[in-house]
Amino acid sequence: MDTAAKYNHVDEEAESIVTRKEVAELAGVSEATVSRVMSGVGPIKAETKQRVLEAAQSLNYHPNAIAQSFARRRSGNLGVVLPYVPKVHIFSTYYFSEVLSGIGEQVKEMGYDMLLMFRTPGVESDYMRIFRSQKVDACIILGATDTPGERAELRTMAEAGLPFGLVNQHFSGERFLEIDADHTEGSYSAVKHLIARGYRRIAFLNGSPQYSNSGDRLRGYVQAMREAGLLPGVEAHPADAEAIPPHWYYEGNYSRTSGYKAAAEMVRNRDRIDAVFASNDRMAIGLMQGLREHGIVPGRDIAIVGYDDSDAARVTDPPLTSVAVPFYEMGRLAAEKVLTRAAGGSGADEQEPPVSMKLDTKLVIRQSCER
Amino acid sequence: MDTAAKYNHVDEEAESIVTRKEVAELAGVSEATVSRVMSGVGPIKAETKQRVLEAAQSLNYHPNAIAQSFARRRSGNLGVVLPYVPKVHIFSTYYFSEVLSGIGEQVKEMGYDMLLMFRTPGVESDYMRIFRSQKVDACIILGATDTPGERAELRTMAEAGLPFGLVNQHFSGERFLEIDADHTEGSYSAVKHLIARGYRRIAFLNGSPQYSNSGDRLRGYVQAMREAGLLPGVEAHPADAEAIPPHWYYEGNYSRTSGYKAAAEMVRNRDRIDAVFASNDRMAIGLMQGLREHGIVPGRDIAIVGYDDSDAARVTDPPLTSVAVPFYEMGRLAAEKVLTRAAGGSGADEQEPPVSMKLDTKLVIRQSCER
DNA sequence: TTGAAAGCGCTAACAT
DNA sequence: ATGTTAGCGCTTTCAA
Repeated sequence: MDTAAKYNHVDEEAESIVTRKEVAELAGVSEATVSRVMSGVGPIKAETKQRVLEAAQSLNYHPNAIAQSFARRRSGNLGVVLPYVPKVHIFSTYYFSEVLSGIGEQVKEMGYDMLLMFRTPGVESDYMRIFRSQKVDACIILGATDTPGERAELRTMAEAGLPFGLVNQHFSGERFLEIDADHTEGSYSAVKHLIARGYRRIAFLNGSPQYSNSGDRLRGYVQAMREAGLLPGVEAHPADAEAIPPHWYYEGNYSRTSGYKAAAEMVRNRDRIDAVFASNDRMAIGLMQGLREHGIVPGRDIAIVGYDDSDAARVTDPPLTSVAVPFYEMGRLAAEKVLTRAAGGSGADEQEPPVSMKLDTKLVIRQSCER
Repeated sequence: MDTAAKYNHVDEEAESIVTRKEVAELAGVSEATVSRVMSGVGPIKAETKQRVLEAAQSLNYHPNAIAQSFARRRSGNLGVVLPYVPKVHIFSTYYFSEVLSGIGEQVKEMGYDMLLMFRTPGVESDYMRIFRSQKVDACIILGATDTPGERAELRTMAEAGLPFGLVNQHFSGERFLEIDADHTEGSYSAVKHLIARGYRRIAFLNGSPQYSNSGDRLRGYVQAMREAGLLPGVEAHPADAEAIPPHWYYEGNYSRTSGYKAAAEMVRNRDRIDAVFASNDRMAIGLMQGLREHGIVPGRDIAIVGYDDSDAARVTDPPLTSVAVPFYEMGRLAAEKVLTRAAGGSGADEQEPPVSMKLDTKLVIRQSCER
């Protein structure tokens, strides 16, 4: 207490300007020594260390992290880039919130903080600036879309050897670090399940095509349907929407509303549909609501399978059969990989090419297609 | 292109070390001028500005944000402190995700980034370090609990005049900046609604008592019940759980599982309960599941009201009557207030005391208590 | 084991 | 309108 007394003036005017210098004076050592003690670097005599620690404590000294970052040229932050859409509650979507939780877990584990950055979709050259700004040591990009502009930006970053990773999005032909799930297999198993349950006239409600996983799901659907001989023109189209009769193909944007709207279209083809595979639970839920309003009871009159296995799938009526995706683990893994990469060789030299991963999905059977 | 040619060596070895100096040389001005142009400060001749901008562009120069933060003593980050619980998917809880979305909106609006920091509940002196580290200009604390330790820490911060705010948590007797909702009123209206629907034997499933809003809800419940003459011992206990007969009072921790478990206890008092008010939707949903497994059909055999009006409330069977809380707006407001405060007078001087707010909730009626 | 000193890249007086 | 220069608080050689 009285040791700190001579620094009264400091106490008065903010408490926050306790600098290393004062600690050094109080402990009777040089600033460099304080530095060493605080960051546990280099050899220090135990007694000295003790003295410095006490001085620091009594002055309530905390190193300035910004200055540290500056000197070390390392921020201690993992950047997470999110698409910014005004008024859309992005954290409230199952996919983002799970991935973020996983990232959060890993980040904490590795002693980083997490810097969330919102990019305005469509505005170019945003990614590079994130790294240039040095506010982050590495970053994870969520909600990336495959447009020429984004692809070019990402390629530039990859060429510069910057440690970034993508979650749940694949850019074919590029060697980006990607943590994805096997959505083709996931969709395939969902549709197979419907077929095994005796459904034949299976419609597909897909999400926005600019996400690679929409294409993946399309492939899974087409493959399962073809194998069962339920789709005409076996080899005509490799796997695009053209391969599917229009009364079986619907497209939303992964929102509940878009599922709700799709219901209105589907009722027009009511007699040609006995089951629907929806590309995510939100759309499936909107669809169920819409169908019900048209007097079609999900689970009884029509089978539904969703995708994501979000919390909501458990509480719908009937509970929704859905495909579980390990989003949490994907986020965790992405953070781990990208931070490890950042900690390793900086610069573009001697980096092994990033090794992407594709995790397994799992069909979770509930009551929505068990008539 | 050829203007940049002489900096070939830079291009090769990382692209990221383009510094202001090089821009200055290329543009034939001083470094200070580059600085002025880049940060739009001070008077600049249009032609000079143009030249600098071109040079910067051709070299692909981006200011180092860390160095800027360091020199300006201002990070441009809003810190958001979250409780860290291993394996709990914190972003996936409605409350956190909505508040974060609101913060994200405002942060983007005001040109800040959002730094997420996980604190380990129970570890002291974490809050102060956040400010001391200078990584953030202000911060918002989520999931704070009213323990002596936390209270003391927060008080220290408040005394130091640090710009922080709390969301959805009230510390009585303190003058913290708090953005809260009127949970007493919310609960009161929920229980009133049950009473108006003819229910008399109304149980209360509350959440963890360390959150002020649990106490708020308790008060609302007791008030409504007393006004209707449904609770014995009118003035005995001001408003604690003791005031409620044990067969009407249950306590969970806001998780679905805890609601599920409460169901098992409730069935033992089956004949003394015809309605339940649950302190959040998750518990309400777990409760509904649990009751159903005991052959008690929610909405038909027993009325249920939830709280939060999360997305899940819309899709349960039956759809859950619930109390809507403007979490998004609360987050947005908290961010606005705290950042405004940070931008204003720094230091503890001449600050008006923070002005807290309590927003209104709104009962959303669905089918879970409309027998 | 410790101290002295040179940066890190930028901002912000102060000078011109 | 622009240049000069002294920091910002810390890390990190290099010496001692």
